[in-house]
Amino acid sequence: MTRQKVKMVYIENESSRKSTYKKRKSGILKKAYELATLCDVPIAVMIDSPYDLSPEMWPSREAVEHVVSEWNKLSVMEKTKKMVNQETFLQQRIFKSNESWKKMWKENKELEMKEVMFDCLSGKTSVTRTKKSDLRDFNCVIEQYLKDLNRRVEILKNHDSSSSSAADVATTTTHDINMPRFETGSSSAGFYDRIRDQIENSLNVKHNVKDLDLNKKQW
Amino acid sequence: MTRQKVKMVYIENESSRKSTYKKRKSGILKKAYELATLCDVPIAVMIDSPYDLSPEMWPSREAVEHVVSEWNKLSVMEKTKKMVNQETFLQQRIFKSNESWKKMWKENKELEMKEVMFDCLSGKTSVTRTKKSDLRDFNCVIEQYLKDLNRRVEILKNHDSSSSSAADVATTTTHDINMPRFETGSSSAGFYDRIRDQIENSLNVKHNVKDLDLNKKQW
DNA sequence: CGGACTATACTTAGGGG
DNA sequence: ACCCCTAAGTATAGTCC
Repeated sequence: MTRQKVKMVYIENESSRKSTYKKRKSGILKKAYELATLCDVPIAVMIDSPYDLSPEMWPSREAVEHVVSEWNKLSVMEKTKKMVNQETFLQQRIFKSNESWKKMWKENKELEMKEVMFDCLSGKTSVTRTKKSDLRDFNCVIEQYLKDLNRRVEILKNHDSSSSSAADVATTTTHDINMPRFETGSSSAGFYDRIRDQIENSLNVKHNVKDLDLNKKQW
Repeated sequence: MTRQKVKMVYIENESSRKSTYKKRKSGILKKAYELATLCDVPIAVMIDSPYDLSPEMWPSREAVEHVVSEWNKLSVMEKTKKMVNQETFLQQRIFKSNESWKKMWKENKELEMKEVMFDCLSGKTSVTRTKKSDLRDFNCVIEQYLKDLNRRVEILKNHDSSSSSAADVATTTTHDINMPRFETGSSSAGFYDRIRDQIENSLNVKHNVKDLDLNKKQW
């Protein structure tokens, strides 16, 4: 009857192992949430469990990847600093390579986002059917865009230009993320087509990683 | 006197926040260790704390990155499967881009490894001064290389070639990871030079990411 | 198998040195 | 600041349904 202290060894019994896994997983995630809340610290937990269908990521895929990429950047910087002359070129190569895949990742992210947005616009999917974690990013981008848009409206207002309709602003914004203005429900005639064109254009962005332009080095 | 139930809100008081952080961080890491031990589940925890000098990674940088990359792979696969015709090209673009940075990452890993090995050989650093986590990778590569080498020795033995010394085998192996055979202590005359050449050659490997060869698509 | 329960083990807030 | 202590609060092993 008395619960005994569990030994820290692999639990052979399958069912009790799974039960323990479930209980403790939720325990850890709760603790992680608490630490994050109490101390406002970015924390990420990944559990690549064979018991769940997909690996558990907390608080979200994006957060986890963000932390990893930040860490990576730091690591590379540290290494770069420690370098001595003879090793510089090799480290730089690694650094540049890292930089380029980081850029590539960012571009992917944008493409994914645009796809979701396009789906929402075309009615293929609905915002309510979008994953919560994606929505967060989505929202973030929208807000960034709107801020940009408002800034531009301000500028045009000051110039007192007569041809500065909201739609024109949207298509001429310097910000590279293009999407509809959700708050204007009336002036959306032909808007769908414009968005489509914008997305099409954005897809022509070059995706090749730049030639790293490194020559063979003398040792 | 009586300890009260803490509210789940940010702790304003700096010192108690830090104290709580330290206690709870160690608590989480312990829990993570226990879950990993009891259930043999790959789990990774990252805490990008402003209180510690560097972000906390558990159990190790490699493990964390491995879990992330595995997850990424899975995610892409799932998405690819779910795709409908109209979206295929975009998804494929993401997929290919993902693939190429994965490849790039692998290449970086190899370059880093070679650098460590070269430093060890040249006496600039010692194996004992290498991080434990790096050593694990290091060892893995060495074993792979030796296995490859032995395979090749077998082949040459069967052909009864008279000029097949161990060194020749080493320089002609088809495996792209080149390093000395650590178990032969005697025949290492001029070996350092050979390794140097090999490393130099290996550095000429093309590192540009292939053109993804995607054309603008009709919607 | 998956919840719900509960006694016990563990964690940790708060306080003192 | 740090470590240590202890009681209060929490997690969870074992059990039942």
